[in-house]
Amino acid sequence: MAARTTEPEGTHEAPVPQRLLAVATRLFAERGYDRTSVQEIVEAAGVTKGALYHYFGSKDDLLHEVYARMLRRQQQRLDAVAASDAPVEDRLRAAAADVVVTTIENLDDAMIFFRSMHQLSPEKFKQVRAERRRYHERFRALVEEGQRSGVFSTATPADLVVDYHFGSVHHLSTWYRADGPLTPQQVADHLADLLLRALRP
Amino acid sequence: MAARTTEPEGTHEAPVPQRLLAVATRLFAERGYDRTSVQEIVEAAGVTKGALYHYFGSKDDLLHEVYARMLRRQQQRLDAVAASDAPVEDRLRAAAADVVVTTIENLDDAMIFFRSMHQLSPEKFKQVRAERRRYHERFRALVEEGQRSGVFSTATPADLVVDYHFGSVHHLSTWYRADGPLTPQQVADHLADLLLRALRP
Amino acid sequence: MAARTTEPEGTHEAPVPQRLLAVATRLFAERGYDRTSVQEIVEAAGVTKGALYHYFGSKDDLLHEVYARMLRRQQQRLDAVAASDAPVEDRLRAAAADVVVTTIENLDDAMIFFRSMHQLSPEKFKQVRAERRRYHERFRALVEEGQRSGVFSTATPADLVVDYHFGSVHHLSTWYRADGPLTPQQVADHLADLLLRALRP
Amino acid sequence: MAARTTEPEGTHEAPVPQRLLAVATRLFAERGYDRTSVQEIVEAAGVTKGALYHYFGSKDDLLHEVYARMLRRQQQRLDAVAASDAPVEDRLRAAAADVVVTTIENLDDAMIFFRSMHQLSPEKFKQVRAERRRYHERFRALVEEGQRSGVFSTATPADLVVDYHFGSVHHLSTWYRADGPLTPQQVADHLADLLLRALRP
DNA sequence: GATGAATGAGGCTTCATTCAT
DNA sequence: AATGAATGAAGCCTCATTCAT
Repeated sequence: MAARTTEPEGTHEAPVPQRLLAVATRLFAERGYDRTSVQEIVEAAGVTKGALYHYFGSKDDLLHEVYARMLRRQQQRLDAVAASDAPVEDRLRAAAADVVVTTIENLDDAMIFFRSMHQLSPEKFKQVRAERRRYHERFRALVEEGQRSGVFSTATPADLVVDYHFGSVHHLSTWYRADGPLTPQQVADHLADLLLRALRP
Repeated sequence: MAARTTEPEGTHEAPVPQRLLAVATRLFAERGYDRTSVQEIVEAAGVTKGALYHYFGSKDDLLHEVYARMLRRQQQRLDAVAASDAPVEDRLRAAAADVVVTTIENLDDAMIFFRSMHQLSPEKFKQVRAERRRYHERFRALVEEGQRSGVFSTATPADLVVDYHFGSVHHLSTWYRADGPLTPQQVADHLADLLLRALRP
Repeated sequence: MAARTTEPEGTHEAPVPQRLLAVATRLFAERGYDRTSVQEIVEAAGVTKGALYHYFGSKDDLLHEVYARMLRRQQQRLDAVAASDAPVEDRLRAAAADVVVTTIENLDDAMIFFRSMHQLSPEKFKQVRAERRRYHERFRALVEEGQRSGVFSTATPADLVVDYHFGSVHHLSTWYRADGPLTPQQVADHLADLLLRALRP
Repeated sequence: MAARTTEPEGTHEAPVPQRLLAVATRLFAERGYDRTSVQEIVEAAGVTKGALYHYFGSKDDLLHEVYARMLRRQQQRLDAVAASDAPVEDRLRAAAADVVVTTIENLDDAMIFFRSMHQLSPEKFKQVRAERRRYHERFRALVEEGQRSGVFSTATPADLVVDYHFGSVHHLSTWYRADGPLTPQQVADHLADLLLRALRP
């Protein structure tokens, strides 16, 4: 009752589960999954451990949620871009740039993604791998389509092309700084451009 | 008694410090730094805790050694390649391919590198960052040299080009499998080729 | 929606308190009192925690109810048997056999009885001890009656005779299996026979 | 250094593992396995948790040790008694009385035995069951030998006879008090006598 | 050079119970 | 009559490091 005097954090007074997830995401990105204690999470979220375990089965569950949220988001956006009826080079460029912008906008998620995947339980790890695979294949299909129709070079296997681009996307969390000289969109344009130029026949 | 009948691991009967480092590298790559206990390391190396702490000041020291070894190796190789008097596009191609081959040959080190950097003590972290920066700059110098001389496009800032390529290098530990269809050299040639093609004016 | 399609458990759609008690009895016997959580009980009974605490003051209350029910049942049966006007050896044999059959028919209760008594609150523990004592005394009175009238040997103190028999009754939950070679009645006859034979002058 | 001023407990200054086991046995018997916390054990033993886990893999291990110790002891004694060349009725009487005396002398172990077996891990539970079975069979062999040679009645299956007797042994921990009217040996003689009388042809 | 027992802090998780609705 | 979110205490266990030998 009365008014709480200090708002601990997270979207002011957001529902508890969301608050926990937001806080956990930030802390996992800042110091790594293993270095983040459940105690720290609940303190930062202003709830008790009991509350956390009321909503999440384990610390691992929390991590899995971060992955699930990110994968859902990326898959949706890729599906939308790939389904347009623009020429394949435009669709690939759009997809390549979009994933860069989205990744920069959720850099914490990205950092967690590439650092902490092996900290998931084996079972959840497999699940995430499978979803990631679907995403990769959708993207690869675009490259292959362009290769078949002759607008992209066939010098490099499509799989390798996809891994080439996604390496640079993953790497963003290592070097991109919001206060750097380039906006997310500029970075995205440059990286998409590099990809498309590499694919010129 | 007498001669040990079973060699625990590591280069057969290598000196204790090397054996510890080899074992630690493998375990850190397999399960992550935080998930690897000192007890597991000494057991796998066939020594006791006292021995480990005799040679290394802390668990963190062990991790730092992995980084130092890798950075030394890569810097040496890049310096050698870059110092040749071949045309700049040949030097860049050689450097880009060489780092790929070296990374694949030491995939455990690479995996540790991108996953566990934030688990170093702040002090050692800074040291590694600084060395990494030197490496990056040496590589960037090659790109800039080519851009100035007109053999590479200037459409993309050299920094971004370097990060683009190194993203794909880091990513190798995520997808490369020794039993896959491509040899390390083939992967290296493809990735260097993609970089050079992207840089065509 | 509409009518529930699956009945969670317990006598089909029995009143909530009975359902809870039945479920708790089974779970306490299966995994022990301390290893059974209130959450598991309410889930198995298809109700919520609030409902449980509406009918029972605490988890301990639930355990106490199991004891009370069992003690009531056994006391009633013993009173009935002992009050008959058959010869004392017939009455003792009937009582000895009856408690065996009843125990086998409620093996869960018996298992809980001997394993979990010390998990009752001190207060309820005393209550149960007192009722148990009354039962023991009633049974002992039969032995003493036979000893006084000369049909039973006086070689062994009556108290010890009672404990001898009840040891074997308690032990039933450890070894008796419904799918074994002997029916409850056969086991009961054998054990009563052993008691009576031991008491032959 | 200096002299420790307070000796926490257990045989004064006994080796740590023994001290832990002695303390754990007492506490498990007093309040049950689940109600005894590791914290309480180490405090009573005057060591830290780390020390406990240096010697025992888990709390469950501690419990298992209690069982192993008791089973070893009982099996040894039964083997010794059964191997004598006295007449079978003397050997059975000796065995029956001996297990009673031994049980009373280690009443804590006995209490734990019958109350906490189901709290062992499934794996260790099986192990204990198997050893217990061997003991039971050795004892049963004595009964069968007497039945074959005609000194014991064959009215009751030997298995049931053994369970009858061991029920009363288990039950000892429920009612026997050191300050009661009967010495351990007297109780033992009475119980062995009851068994032998029940077996008279 | 090397041992390994012991520490002490901290980690994740469980749970009976309460209370506003 | 019943809900279910939230509490707060306690539980078991792990681990990097130290130190007397």
